[in-house]
Amino acid sequence: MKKLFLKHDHFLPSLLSLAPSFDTATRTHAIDAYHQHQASSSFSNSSVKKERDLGDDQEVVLERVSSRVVSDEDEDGSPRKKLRLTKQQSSILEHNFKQHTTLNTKQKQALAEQLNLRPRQVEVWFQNRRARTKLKQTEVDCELLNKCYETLTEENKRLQKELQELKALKLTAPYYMQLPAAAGTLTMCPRCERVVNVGENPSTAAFSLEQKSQFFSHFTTHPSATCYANFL
DNA sequence: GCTGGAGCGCAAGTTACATCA
DNA sequence: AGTGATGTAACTTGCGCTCCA
Repeated sequence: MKKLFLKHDHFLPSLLSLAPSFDTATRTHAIDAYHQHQASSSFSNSSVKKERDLGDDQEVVLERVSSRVVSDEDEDGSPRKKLRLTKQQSSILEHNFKQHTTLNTKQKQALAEQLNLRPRQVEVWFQNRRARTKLKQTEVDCELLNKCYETLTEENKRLQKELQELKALKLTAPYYMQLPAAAGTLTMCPRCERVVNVGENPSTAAFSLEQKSQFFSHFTTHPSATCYANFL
């Protein structure tokens, strides 16, 4: 049992330049495995399994560090530079992605032919595109949550301050003389359970004597800043 | 009907290269 | 020219699903 470990990014050139210590059959097995890869549209786990099952008496293990190379090679055997999709290819892919974010085999094949790419490349592009979309959405969500957090923190601060004021107010009657400034605050009376957006209408900032009187009678029984708003 | 292996597609994470400031 | 940051093509790994013997 022979084990052949190949730790190269570009494993066909490695195979072709295998040390003479490996016999022809071994090299042939390894090269066959390479061609199996090339024929495969997907570099999935299954293809790895195939690599590891090449013969009865000889086991050629292609230990890939990276297999990106499989067809990323020029005819002269030198590593091909990383593919950059053209603007036209990208826009067509984008257009298709807008229509459906996943592709079935036929769609993938057709798109690959249209773009003069391998189906695997189209597949990878869609996978990466979905990942980018998800990442962007996560960033947007994160930003939104941060804003919510900031708003709630501010609201909390304001309410805490309001609470302090009310506590102080409670000690210094009469209430109607020191109405809390709670503009723009959503508050609820714990007794009558009415929610009011305090200060929604700036025109109500000024109290009439009658309003103050009403407020006073209510507030003495319901000592809450919320109830102050009920009289606006 | 249940089971295990093969095959496939996907998400998540990583690597490596191209490009740009 | 050299370099770090960024974008992205291509990859690996793990999981779930379906099909079939």
